Amino acid sequence: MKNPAPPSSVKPKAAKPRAAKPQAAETTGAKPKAVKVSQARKLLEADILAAAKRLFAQRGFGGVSLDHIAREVGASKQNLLYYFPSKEELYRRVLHGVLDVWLSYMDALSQRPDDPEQALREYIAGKLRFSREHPDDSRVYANEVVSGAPIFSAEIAARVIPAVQADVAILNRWAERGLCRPLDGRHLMVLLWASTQVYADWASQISLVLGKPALEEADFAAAEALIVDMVLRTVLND
Amino acid sequence: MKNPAPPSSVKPKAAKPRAAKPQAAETTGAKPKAVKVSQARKLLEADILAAAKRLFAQRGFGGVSLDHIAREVGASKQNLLYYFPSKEELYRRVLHGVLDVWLSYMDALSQRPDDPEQALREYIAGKLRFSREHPDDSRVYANEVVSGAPIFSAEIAARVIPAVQADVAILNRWAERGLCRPLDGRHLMVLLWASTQVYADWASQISLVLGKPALEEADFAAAEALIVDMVLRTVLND
DNA sequence: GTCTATACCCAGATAGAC
DNA sequence: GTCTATCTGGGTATAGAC
Repeated sequence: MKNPAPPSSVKPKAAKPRAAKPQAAETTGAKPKAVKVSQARKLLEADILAAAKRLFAQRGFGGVSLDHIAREVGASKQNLLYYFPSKEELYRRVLHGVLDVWLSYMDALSQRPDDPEQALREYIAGKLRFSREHPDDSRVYANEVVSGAPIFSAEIAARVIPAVQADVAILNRWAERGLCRPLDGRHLMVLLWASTQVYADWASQISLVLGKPALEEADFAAAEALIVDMVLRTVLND
Repeated sequence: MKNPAPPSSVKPKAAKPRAAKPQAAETTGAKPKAVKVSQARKLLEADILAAAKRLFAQRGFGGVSLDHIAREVGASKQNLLYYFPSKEELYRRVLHGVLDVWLSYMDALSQRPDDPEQALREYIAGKLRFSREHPDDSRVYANEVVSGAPIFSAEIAARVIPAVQADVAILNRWAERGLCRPLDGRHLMVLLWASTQVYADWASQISLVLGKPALEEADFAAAEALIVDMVLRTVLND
């Protein structure tokens, strides 16, 4: 009952003809055919990755079938397996992209190594922007981590942990220089993640609490005000 | 590759004979047979629910098979379907139990309606205890919420939301009475959940950050100190 | 009440026609 | 590069023996 599983009688096959291929795009270049093909391939690949991300975010790795993803982009699962050698490989590709986005929102501290207040303000604002603009990325990542990162622990250890440790080092240096109170930077980082990503990962429950169908910009603004207030009160010197 | 999936050659079938049935327990009572049977049934049911909780926590609804659960308790999946009419019904039962536990750790605010500081201290301590003592419950709940609560939204709306709203009302009353600063209680509740449950749901990543194989009591103590400090600084009057 | 056998379907993946 | 057909295994669920 969880999977609505299409009736399998009528097939809404050609419903979504996906992005119209740039067939008559250019016929004057040196290698027009190869270029066109490779462009089309990249378009479909991107479509597949986007659909897969959305579905993995919602149901996790085990809850999604290749057929499900394929139908979303108007292709067959066999076609999908032509572009990606296996389901797990597709999942890895999705996760890799998610991590790229995730990390790109996490560099605020290192950007302002001499201004704790501004750095923390921007870090929190950035992470909340990530939750608002890329909720599916956040959820894919959350799903993987809650499961104990069975597939991606190596890449997390290689890419995320160093980034976090760099941020922790910055916090510790601030404390040493007297720019902020001494505190355990590792737990502060955990708190920053948790309090910002929850607005993506738990959006369904937060909207229930707020009594509205979906989170709005004002809700993110209120969250930002509260989190910034708390963190600055705690981190900065009196 | 995600599911280690047993070799399916050798069958470790009778490996776990599960809890020894109290067969020679008592033969003098009025209805000894019925009592024995019903006890055995409850034991196995509890075993199944416990194993299901552990696996659902790790892999989500779609990532677990009945066979997987059955093998964990040394039974056949057919036998399992004798106790529970379907996989979804089993999942519902697990979620129902999880919610019981979850809510039982959330009543600190209403217990001390006149003492914000102590109430918040106990609320945070209680939620962190929940994360430490029942990480699988927390993860099952997290999995369901991240997925948008496709199966359990009704029960969440009926049981969780009222509890949260009661807590928000308490916060608002404190503000009205001048016992604490005025702030948006709904976002404060979100922050309290997020910052405490992350120590269960994201345990795998936090241990990587802390550089140890698993979280220890001292880590929870450090988290509690930080969260309490932040919340009290923000909520209480100067 | 529990196990064996099995129905039935859908999963991921491959082969080969076009 | 996409399609049809198909393989194999595992999934949930049921029927019937014991």
